[in-house]
Amino acid sequence: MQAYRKRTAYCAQLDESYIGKEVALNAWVQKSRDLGSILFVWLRDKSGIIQVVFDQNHCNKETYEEAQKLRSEFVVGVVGKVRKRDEKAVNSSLKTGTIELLASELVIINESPTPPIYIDDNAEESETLRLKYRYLDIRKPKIKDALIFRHNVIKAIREYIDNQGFVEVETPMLTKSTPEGARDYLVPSRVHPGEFYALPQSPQIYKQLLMLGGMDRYYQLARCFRDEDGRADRQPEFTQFDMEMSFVDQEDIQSVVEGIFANVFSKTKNIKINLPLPRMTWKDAMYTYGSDKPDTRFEMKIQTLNDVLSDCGFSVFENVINNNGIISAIKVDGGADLSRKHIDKLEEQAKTYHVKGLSWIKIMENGEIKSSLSKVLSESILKKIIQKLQMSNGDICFIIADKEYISLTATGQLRLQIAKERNLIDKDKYNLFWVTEFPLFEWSEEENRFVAMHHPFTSPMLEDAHLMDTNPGAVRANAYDLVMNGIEMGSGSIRIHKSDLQSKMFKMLGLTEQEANDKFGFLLEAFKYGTPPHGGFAFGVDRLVMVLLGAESLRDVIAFPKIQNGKCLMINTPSTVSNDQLDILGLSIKD
RNA sequence: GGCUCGGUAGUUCAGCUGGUUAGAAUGCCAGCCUGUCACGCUGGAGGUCGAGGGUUCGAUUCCCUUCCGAGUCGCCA
Repeated sequence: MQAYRKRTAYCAQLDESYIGKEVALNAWVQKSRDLGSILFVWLRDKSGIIQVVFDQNHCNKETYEEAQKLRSEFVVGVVGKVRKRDEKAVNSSLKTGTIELLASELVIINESPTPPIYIDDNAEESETLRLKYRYLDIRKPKIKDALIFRHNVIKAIREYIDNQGFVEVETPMLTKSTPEGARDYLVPSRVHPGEFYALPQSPQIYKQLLMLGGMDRYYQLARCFRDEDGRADRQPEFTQFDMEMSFVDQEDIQSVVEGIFANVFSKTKNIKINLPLPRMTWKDAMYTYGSDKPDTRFEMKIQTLNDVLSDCGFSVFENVINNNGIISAIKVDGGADLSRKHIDKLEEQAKTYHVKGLSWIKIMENGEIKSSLSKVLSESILKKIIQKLQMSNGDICFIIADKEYISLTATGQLRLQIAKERNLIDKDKYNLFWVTEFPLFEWSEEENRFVAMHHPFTSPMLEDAHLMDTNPGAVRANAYDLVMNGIEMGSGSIRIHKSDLQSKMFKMLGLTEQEANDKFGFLLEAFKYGTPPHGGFAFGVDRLVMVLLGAESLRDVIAFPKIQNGKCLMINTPSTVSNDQLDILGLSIKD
């Protein structure tokens, strides 16, 4: 291969100030247009695109013939002079559209077969194909720009936190499997056959031990792993910004986190965030929005109808009320135009959230009332509902009656679905706020016991501590989530720092003393040696980048993402290993 | 694990109640073309209709099984 001249400029770095200057480009062929005796080639690199002209009058015959061989995605070295385009030949869709490069030298550094995907943001290949050829997908400006944006987000995070006296400490990737929480990825030990490490779900325990170690303020951009099924916003491995502080209360931690987010918004979006961020209690979030991560970019708030329907005569509703359930409702302005078929579809969706049915009341434009409940509720009751919800002509309301959080959650999901369908969400808004006062425990029907809503190291709120034995479900935790646009960005808590309280916590979660000692003995012992009060926070970097870019999926902001079932289509993993490898580990595969 | 949707040229898709040689656009290849920029014109190649089985004279189409992917519920301290 002929030697190519090393780059002296990036393609889209060229502008009119380069006119008359000779430059060398190293880039990919985006597209070539052969007009017979003149040849236009678009070259693309990380910076963007420039048009290169091969003209027989300005380069030798060999160079021209070489240029005729160019195809999409060939890698080339081109030398030429920048010149201004004719007025008539300006391409306003290109950043470099007023200039072009008149080529004098060309070296084809590497060829390429016709690529399976087009390097074009507007191409619509299946995601399967894009992920199989991710290295080509990354050549698309949109993906490449997302990775650069991500880098800038991380830079803004570090810039802020490094100025607050925090020290970044790396914690182990090979760690210990623990009960509770997500399934672990396990790593077999060669030296200890039959024993396993686990990849960390989070550096939780290590960061608490760093506080015991007196590090006072720690942070880490931590890779975390959870062996669960994927979603658009859930990858099996992800990056978390993780921090912990000693001798602090909730507000101290929240103010550091707020500072980080303000800096990220300012540096990457040029948006000023007003601090402190708003607070909403968990209970308000559930009762107003039917979610612990409410999307507050639109209203359509939930209202309860228990008062109006307490003696309504309809046994289904009365039973729900008598069993401490909730009848929740939302009003959709102008929604009376929803078809029966459409409402049936919404009901089907609501049922996936375990409610038994979806009722509705419409007021037609002429004032006529139509309702799925007209056979079971009197007109005066219907009117009471209409009055409570402040419905006008042309509106519809939906009503769901069920157990407290089932009813609220399903209504909250319905609220989101309708907002999406009716385009009620302002995509330019960033609503960032804290959800506080989470319950410490959550009752698990499946396991017939309380489980930790956050994690088992979360401290109860002082004023609720006395309820730990008598009414655990009512104990609120010293925990807080940061929510943006209906997505949980991160969560944190003040931790338990007393050995006896931590033991009690394990016991309440159903761990025997033996199990607690096996799994967390080191921690319980550690807590005896002068543990400082401490707390912290962690947020998903991938999710933050996704929301800031308005991306639909984490796959758009991670360089090499995995698919729903944890596979990587590009390198084709997970994959089998040889029997020799298994033997060394003392493992065998069951048929 | 459940539910819903999808799999047809390199790519994105069409293909009705089953019926000649499975189409379109784009891409690709060849030729022509000195200002293109979605270049144009002429011609051409390109398909195990995801896989297996069944029904049928005949299946891309109907049925069953299975594989692959997406969304979602479960799960995700």
